[in-house]
Amino acid sequence: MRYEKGRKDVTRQHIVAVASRRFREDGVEAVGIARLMADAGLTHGGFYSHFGSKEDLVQAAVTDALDRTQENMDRAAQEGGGLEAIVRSYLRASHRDNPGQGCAVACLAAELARHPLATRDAVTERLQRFVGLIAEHLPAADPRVRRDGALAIFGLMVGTLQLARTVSDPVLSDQILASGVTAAAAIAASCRDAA
Amino acid sequence: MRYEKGRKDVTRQHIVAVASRRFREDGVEAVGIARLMADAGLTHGGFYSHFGSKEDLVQAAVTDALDRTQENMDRAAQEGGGLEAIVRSYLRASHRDNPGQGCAVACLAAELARHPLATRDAVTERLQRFVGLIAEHLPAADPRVRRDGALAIFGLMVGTLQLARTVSDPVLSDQILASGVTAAAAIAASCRDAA
DNA sequence: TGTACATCAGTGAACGCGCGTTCACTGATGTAC
DNA sequence: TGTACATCAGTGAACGCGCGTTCACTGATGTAC
Repeated sequence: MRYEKGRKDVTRQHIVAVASRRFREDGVEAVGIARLMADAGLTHGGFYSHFGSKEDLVQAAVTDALDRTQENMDRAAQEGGGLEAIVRSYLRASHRDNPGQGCAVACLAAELARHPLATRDAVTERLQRFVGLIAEHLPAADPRVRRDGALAIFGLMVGTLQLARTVSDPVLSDQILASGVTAAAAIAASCRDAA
Repeated sequence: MRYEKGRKDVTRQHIVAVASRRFREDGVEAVGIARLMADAGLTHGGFYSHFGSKEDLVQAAVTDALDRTQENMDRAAQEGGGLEAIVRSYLRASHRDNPGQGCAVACLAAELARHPLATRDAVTERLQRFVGLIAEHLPAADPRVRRDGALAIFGLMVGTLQLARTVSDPVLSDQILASGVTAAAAIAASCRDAA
């Protein structure tokens, strides 16, 4: 069956979207091509007319996920509330409970650290943007102070979200999220003092 | 060949030690039983006379790794330097570059979040001990303030170590580690102020 | 306008391989006589 | 002290299965005549 022009791009985007969710939910390694294509309503044979390898898809899916996460951060920041809004929207129970729609760094950082350089380069580039966005909302004149604060705050966000997901006690999990919000504010305040 | 008494326990401990390293280096999912047993100098057939399943080994190996990490933290704290020594020894380049000997939470948190409750319970218990140890070194009278600060500091440690491992730029990686040390001190200071 | 054909996105069988797990077996050594 | 046997940690072949990847094929539709 010959399809209308542009159809292939639509299919490709659909595969990326499905992969992006499944990778975040179950980890890259746990998601197989055949099952993934079935989830996308396709058969696995066509996969290699869209992507050169599974790693190509990983890169596309992770990049896509990170770009969407950045949009969410931007939105949170622009709707007012500045840094606190960014941190609160990241360290929300709904983000913890829905990894498939959330930040790919929190879901996949440790796994991606073992992936090829090209994939890690793409992640690094997006991470730099996250950090730049956070740095904009820090109260320090010196851009290096802001940048250091932003690196730490993003590390704090990623780490506390992961701990909140790992821990088996739901009360403790909520406490972890809350502690991250408070601590991010403390780091931000220390940037002001360093100025 | 009948072996001397206690030999089986020695073998079991050896398998746990090898698994503990390999899981942290490559992730639980990426490590197969056959290859693992070969690494331990054995054949895969004997595995199930030591463990009921791969998950049993995961639990034993992760627990073992976390207990050793706690010993390292205790040592760092007791050799003087308090909180800063704990954080500095965690956010060291050598820790970043040798995940196989390092903190299993930083290597495996996201993956363990998808494991059965029994495994997550064991991780949660150890995490509570880490947090307790950090809390001891925070300058606040209120134990709840110390605990919240310790949760955030541990989240910060885990998150920044992971980011430092994921990022493809070594200069940025070093900056991330350094930012974590500074930020941990800021969180600690904010605990004092909250008192 | 109607027909023949080229296109190519998607299909599904097949490849070698490693996975977790099972199980009948081996054979060195401790124990019983 | 010397011999026969029971023990059991470790062996290695085999199980069904899903992995990533390849490839000859299908068949609906856009295009050429």
